[in-house]
Amino acid sequence: MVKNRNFIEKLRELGLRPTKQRVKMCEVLFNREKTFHFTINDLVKMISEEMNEKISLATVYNTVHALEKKGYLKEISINSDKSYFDTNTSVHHHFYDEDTQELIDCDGNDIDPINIKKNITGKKINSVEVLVKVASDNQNQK
Amino acid sequence: MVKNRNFIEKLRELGLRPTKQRVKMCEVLFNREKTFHFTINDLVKMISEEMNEKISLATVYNTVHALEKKGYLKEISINSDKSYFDTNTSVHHHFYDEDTQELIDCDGNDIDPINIKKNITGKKINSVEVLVKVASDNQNQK
DNA sequence: ATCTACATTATAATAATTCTAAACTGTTGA
DNA sequence: TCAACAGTTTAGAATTATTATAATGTAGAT
Repeated sequence: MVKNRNFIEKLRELGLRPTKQRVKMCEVLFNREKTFHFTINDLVKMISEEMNEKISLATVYNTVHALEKKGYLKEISINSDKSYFDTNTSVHHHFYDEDTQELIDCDGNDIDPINIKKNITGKKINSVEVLVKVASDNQNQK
Repeated sequence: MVKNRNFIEKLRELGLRPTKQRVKMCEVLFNREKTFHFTINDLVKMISEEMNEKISLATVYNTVHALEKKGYLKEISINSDKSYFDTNTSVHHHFYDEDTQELIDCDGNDIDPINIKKNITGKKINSVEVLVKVASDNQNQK
């Protein structure tokens, strides 16, 4: 209950009207110990279950993109066939398990800072992301 | 002409029957000074123009995937909305210009080797790729 | 030249995402 | 408190990228 109130405030601050769908989405996304990765479909399922009623796909897309634009979610590109999002918006890298299609966060100690020596005139660096693809040891590479 | 012959041999070595569509695709992809990046749609257009006749989308998809599986093309994930391929199959990283949606190769000197300190038991690393997103200096981040 | 297996093609099917237009609901202010 | 407006939600249609299908075509062996 108190948590709902927090999300209502948060959404207001972001200029997003706190509808029940958005508040529920925030609970599902941010009301947890650890950050996590999800696809839009994952999220629709989770919210529908928590609310005991359907939520429109379009609403989930809209709100996810709104939260992404505000910096509360980050999109992660792995394959072109699915979009993954991450509630951990800090700069960090990922392992991707090609066997299980699971994303795993790297923390700061897993990979040394990346040193970019090239710079493109007139452009500034927005992000630097490392993706490490792993697979079972006794299996051919993709 | 001589070049065609080369591609015919190459395709045979790969176990791919050298049809005229595949030979033309190889010319378009590999018969050039520098490696380059393309989407499936780019490629369909390029081949259709070079051949002065249509080529089926399905054929392009099939052959691109065949060449990818054989290691002559590499897929690059940037956004989920498009698949980019690269004729440069060596290990290298990319800049992505968010303004122009252009991909730019990094060569070995642009980024120091990435040191991965984490390892996941029973899994081996298949690839380590860095994507540096850049955008115009006087513009908000995506 | 003929045959056969593999390729190509147009088209249909699927999947992810975005659009649309009508119905609904926070919020503001009288 | 409540009417009114602007922003939201929704179902379903539209769009886009990709894959599947099944009929036709063709490379390569005999």
